[in-house]
Amino acid sequence: MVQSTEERVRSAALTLFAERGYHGTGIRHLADAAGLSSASLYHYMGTKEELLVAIMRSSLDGLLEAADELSATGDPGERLVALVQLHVRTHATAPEQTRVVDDEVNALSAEARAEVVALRDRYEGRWQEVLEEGVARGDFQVGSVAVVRRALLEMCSGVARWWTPAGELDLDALAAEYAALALRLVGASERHADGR
Amino acid sequence: MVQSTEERVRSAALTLFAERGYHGTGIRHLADAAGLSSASLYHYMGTKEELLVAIMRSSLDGLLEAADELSATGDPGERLVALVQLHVRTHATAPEQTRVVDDEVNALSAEARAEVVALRDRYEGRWQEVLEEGVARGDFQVGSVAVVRRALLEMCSGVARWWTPAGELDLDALAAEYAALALRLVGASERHADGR
Amino acid sequence: MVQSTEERVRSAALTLFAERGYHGTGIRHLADAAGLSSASLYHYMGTKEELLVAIMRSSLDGLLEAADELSATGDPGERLVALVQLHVRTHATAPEQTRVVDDEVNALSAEARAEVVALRDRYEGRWQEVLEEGVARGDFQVGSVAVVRRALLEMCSGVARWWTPAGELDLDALAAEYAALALRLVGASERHADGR
Amino acid sequence: MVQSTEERVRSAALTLFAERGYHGTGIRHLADAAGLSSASLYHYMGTKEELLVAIMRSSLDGLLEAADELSATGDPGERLVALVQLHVRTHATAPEQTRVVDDEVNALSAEARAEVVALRDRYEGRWQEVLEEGVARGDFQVGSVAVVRRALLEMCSGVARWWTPAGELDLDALAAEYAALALRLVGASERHADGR
DNA sequence: AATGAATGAGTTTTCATTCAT
DNA sequence: AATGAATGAAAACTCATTCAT
Repeated sequence: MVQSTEERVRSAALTLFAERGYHGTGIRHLADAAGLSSASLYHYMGTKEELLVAIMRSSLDGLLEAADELSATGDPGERLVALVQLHVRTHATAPEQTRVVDDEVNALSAEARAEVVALRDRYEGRWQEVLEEGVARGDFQVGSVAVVRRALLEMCSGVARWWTPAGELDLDALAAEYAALALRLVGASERHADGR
Repeated sequence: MVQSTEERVRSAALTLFAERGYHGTGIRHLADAAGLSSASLYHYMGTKEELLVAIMRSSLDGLLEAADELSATGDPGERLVALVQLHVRTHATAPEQTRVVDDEVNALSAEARAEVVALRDRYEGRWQEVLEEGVARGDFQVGSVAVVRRALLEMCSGVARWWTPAGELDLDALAAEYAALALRLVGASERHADGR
Repeated sequence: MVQSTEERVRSAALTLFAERGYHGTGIRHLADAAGLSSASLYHYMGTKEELLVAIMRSSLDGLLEAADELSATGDPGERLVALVQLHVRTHATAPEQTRVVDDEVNALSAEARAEVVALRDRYEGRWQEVLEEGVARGDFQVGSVAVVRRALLEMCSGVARWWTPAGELDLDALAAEYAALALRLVGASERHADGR
Repeated sequence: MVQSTEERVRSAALTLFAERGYHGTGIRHLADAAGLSSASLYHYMGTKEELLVAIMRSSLDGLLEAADELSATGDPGERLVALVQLHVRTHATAPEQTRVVDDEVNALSAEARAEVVALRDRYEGRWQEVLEEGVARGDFQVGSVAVVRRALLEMCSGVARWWTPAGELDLDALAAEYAALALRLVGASERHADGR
């Protein structure tokens, strides 16, 4: 796979931000990892913060777009399963992106944070909608939709911190397992858990 | 409440590390927040990292001690509920400590990290034991104990990121809700969910 | 004489380390003397200690190389005279280098010190060899070779602390005088003292 | 031997200044070595520099007083031997004092340096006198009295850098050896070398 | 006599960034 | 496209010293 210099910078930043955090990563780290001088780096990026924002934006954009496709069809149970599987697969296969998004929001300045948080809120809104519809139709039984939404998302995001392809579960098994857990959490029968 | 200078330093560090991250918090930030000059700060602490370790250690020690008391009595369902409530209450009422423990482990040097991770692993071991026993007795039905343990812990830790006493649920309701969710996750009946 | 920035840094360090000692010379001193900001200094050097080591290494390397050439030919008396003249001329004309080498070894960290001391020991080994051979051949009469070696070296190194071209003796006279003193010290006749 | 606190401070300073240099020794080092807090230290000393000056002064005073006694009697050869033996014995048995005097003069401020250098010059003046008298009487044959004086002093001071009681020569042998070397240096017969 | 507390100024080194080439 | 050179500001931490108790 050929990679442009800009992509090399982006992916170096991704890895380093995920490993050491935004504040723990220096411009010279980035330059070294990208095989450039620190001055050259600035040909391919704006400020360090803009680089972070770009990473977060593209990660959230991708998730949001995929979520929009999924949310179009099916009953709430099917759509919840699809959302969970999307989320879990994404966090399992792109753990660096998702960890950066999840962990470095506080490193952003106010304006940048507002933008990123807005994206994240839109994405979480999809989950909220599915849950509300499931509850409204009597498919789900939950105490508080907002609480369950948060519990679900935290639970699923966690896979970015531990899953590896070399482990006990392969990607499909992981996704199926989490879909089943999600259905239990919302008090639905498990008939949807064989998704994807 | 009278507070010694040392306590002021500790609590300033706690707040700042939680808000801005370890690497995002400078010695001057700490000094300002503690009402000291940066030189005076060093009367009350060793290095910045030692301060972080001290915070993490005391947080994990407290959790571990409490978990050890709980793990002594009851059937797996009761003990799981107790663990969940302990964890959720702790994360709800001391979100700064728990967020620092959860988020800043990577900021530690190798030796310090080893110590903190060992404590964390002992604590998570308590969860693992309860889950294994519940599965062995047929009280719980789960696909993978390790996966469910992680899912549970991530889910419960998440409350440190959003719960406030001013919100929809008070502390007792929050704890009860999460206990119920946990029992669902492990495939147990909900008869234990009225704990504490 | 055109001088690169790196050379300016090196020579500023040389002068300051010789005048005020390594620990007595701050990075700001160096920067001021080199006409740079303290941040810019780090374009041209590694750490302050590496700068010191580089100075010491190049000084000792030069001396050692010259000593190796001299040690090849002649009887012990001639070779001793040559060594003394080399040493005295070097210490007279490059007093800063030699004083830094002589005075700042203790400022080095363990590893750096080991390297520098090894070089110095090799150089002093050349003196030891000449003295031993002179004693073996009956050309020199000394109580203890090791003591005389030290006495000789200290005596000769001293010129770096007082000789100036404006003084009583010019360089040739200085070298001749010390050669004569050295021959007296080792109990040789003075027939070699007209060297160089 | 009972030691007052002030003496403990003085001797801790002596050891540390000799080992690490004046600029390389911090007040807290001193306090630790003296078994006091850094604040308490200031009960027993003025500034750090005054402590250094006191050490230098007492060392030089002692040497000067002893030299004055010796210079009173005997012919130049005898007096030179006596001076050499005094100097060598002092440098061998009190290497810390003498090294501090020899190495840390540059660490002093202008006024303090003037005082210490004046003492040192008076002491070296005794050597100069003996040498001049020896030359005048035809007992010594030297090219330049000033050069020989410096060579002699450097040579003899060197013992503070290497002699240990556990080594090849005991103190008397060392003194005798250096007396012999000195007589050779000044071109005298060796009949005086059996002194003390 | 002794020391905790305190600090302004200092230490060495790194930061993110700019700019002329 | 690429980078050496450059820097003001900041990093974590230590300095020698004072002072109230």
